[in-house]
Order: sequence, then C-alpha cells, then structure tokens
Amino acid sequence: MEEIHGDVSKEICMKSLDAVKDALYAVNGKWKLPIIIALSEGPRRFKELQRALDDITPKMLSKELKEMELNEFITRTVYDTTPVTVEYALTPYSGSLKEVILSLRDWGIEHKKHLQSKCRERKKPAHAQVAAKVEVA
Amino acid sequence: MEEIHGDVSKEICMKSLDAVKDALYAVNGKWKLPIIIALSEGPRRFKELQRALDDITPKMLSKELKEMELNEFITRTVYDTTPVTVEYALTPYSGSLKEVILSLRDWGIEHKKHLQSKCRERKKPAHAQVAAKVEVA
DNA sequence: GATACCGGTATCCTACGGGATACTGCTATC
DNA sequence: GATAGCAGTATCCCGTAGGATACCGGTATC
Repeated sequence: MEEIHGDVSKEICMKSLDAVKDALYAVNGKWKLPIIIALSEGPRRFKELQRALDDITPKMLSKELKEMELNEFITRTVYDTTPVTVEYALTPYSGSLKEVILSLRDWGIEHKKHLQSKCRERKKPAHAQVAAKVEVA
Repeated sequence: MEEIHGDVSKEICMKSLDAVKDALYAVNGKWKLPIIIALSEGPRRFKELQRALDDITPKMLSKELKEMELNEFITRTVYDTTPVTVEYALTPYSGSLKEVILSLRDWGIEHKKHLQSKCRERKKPAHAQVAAKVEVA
C-alpha cells in the first residue's frame, strides 16, 4: 500500500461530500442520461421523447423533465398552436455536465477492463463472473 | 441555443451509457463514499468503521464492504489473533476514483452556486427554494 | 458464572423509485 | 359521431435500498 491513495479523501473530505452527492443526484435516476442523449440531437416534444425513450411512462417522463428544468438542464417552451405544442431543449448550461459525464464514462470503461483482467488471472471460468453489478461480459 | 451543447452526447452516445452507469453504480449507495473517506486515513477494523460511520448497521456495512472488495477498492485482511482481527484498507486501485470524484465534487460546487445566483435573480424569497434536492441554503 | 467485545448473519419492516393502467380536455381527421 | 393524437395527471402496485432488532461462536474480564 504505497501512499498513492493516502490523500484521496483528504481532498474530498466531509465538506465536499454534499457536493458529490448533489452531483450524483443530478445525474442519476433511470432516465436522466437517456433524456439528455435524446435531446442532444435537438429539441423534442413530449410524445417524441416518450417514443425515443423506449416508451417511458408519461409519469416518469414528466417527473424527470420537471427536475431537469429546475436544475436548468432543459427548457420547456409552450407554443400556442392548436393543439398546443410543448418543446423541450437542452440549455447551454447543461453543457457543464459534459466534463463530469465523460469523466464517469472513462472511469467506467477502465474499470470494466480492470475487472476483466482480474477475471483472466484466475483461470476458473466461474460461470457468470460479476463484480458488484458490472457485468464483465 | 448555440451549439455549445450540440454534441454533448454524440460523444456520450448510447454505447457509453453503460460505462457511465457502471461508474455511477460503483460510487453510489448511501455509504460507499463515507467508507472511502473513513479508510483514507488508514486501515480500519469492522467495529472501528461502524463507529466512524455514525453507527451504520452491521448489515449495511458488511454489504457495502463486500461490494467494494469485489470492485477492488478495498482489501479485507484477517489476522489470526485472539479474538480474530479483520482489517479493511483502501487499495492503490481505489485511487483511480480520485479524478472522477473530484470532477463530481467540482461540478456539484459550481451547480450550487449556479442555483443560488438564479435564486437571487428572482427577488422573491420563496421560502425554501430548492431545485431537485440540492438545497440552496 | 455473568457480562462485554469482536466480526459478522438472519429476520423483519418501511420508504421510495419506478412501472401499468386509466383518464382528462382539446382538436383534427375519417 | 367515432377515432386518434397531444400533453400530461391520477391511482394503484411492486421490488429494492436500507434501517431495527436479535442473534451466533469465540475470548477476555469482572
């Protein structure tokens, strides 16, 4: 155990815990990332989103969209057509998520590799090796 | 809507979604971060951890430690003393989390500031302004 | 001999995330 | 007049995360 990790959390520390939790909360839930991905190709209407998201129930979609609007990741625009048109779009501010999401993605990719290499070390096939929900297929 | 966010998720894309989810999973749950923080000051025994973590129930502690051991964030070492001593310690590999956690923390801090400035814009005191669980105190 | 500490496990229970289904008011089309 | 689309809301239901409590076998202490 070298000192590599010795201060991982001196820097994180209790005071930063809340900030990390806030960030995690903003991006978790089953649908927030998929919604961001869907909207990244341009504004979408409610039903369009619903169809794009493998038929998410309207309740969940509505709830997630409201939260994301509060967090200013998206805007909700009502056009006074008949029938009314409601369009959701990413805000410029949502771009601030890019860095942190890419960071998560990169770590996730490396982590999967890491677990796979550990699997190969033990020659045992060990039917369905899984480490804490990351499927090492 | 400038193009700032236009490709936020071209890069993330569906193929990366799983990696992001894996990363989120590895670090969420109520206790994983606190455990990492506690262990960052050095190896700890089971009961020491339990006391350090505001009396987390042994069931939860045991479960979280097992998951973290599978993910190779920590090691579990049994010393053959009487009574037996079990020591948990961070692995060097756990240091790989540092970058991603700091990224989350930084974004969380900026996000809180962002929401606070939005609160000030609208002069309304709006008793207990909260945006999607981030308390803007 | 009774109590306390250690490292957990087992059992029960609740709260919340999230899904299924049904329904609303309005309009346009057949 | 019936059906279908839009943008949701309301109600019920279930599975899991996580807490409370009790308990185990072992040793050391009073």
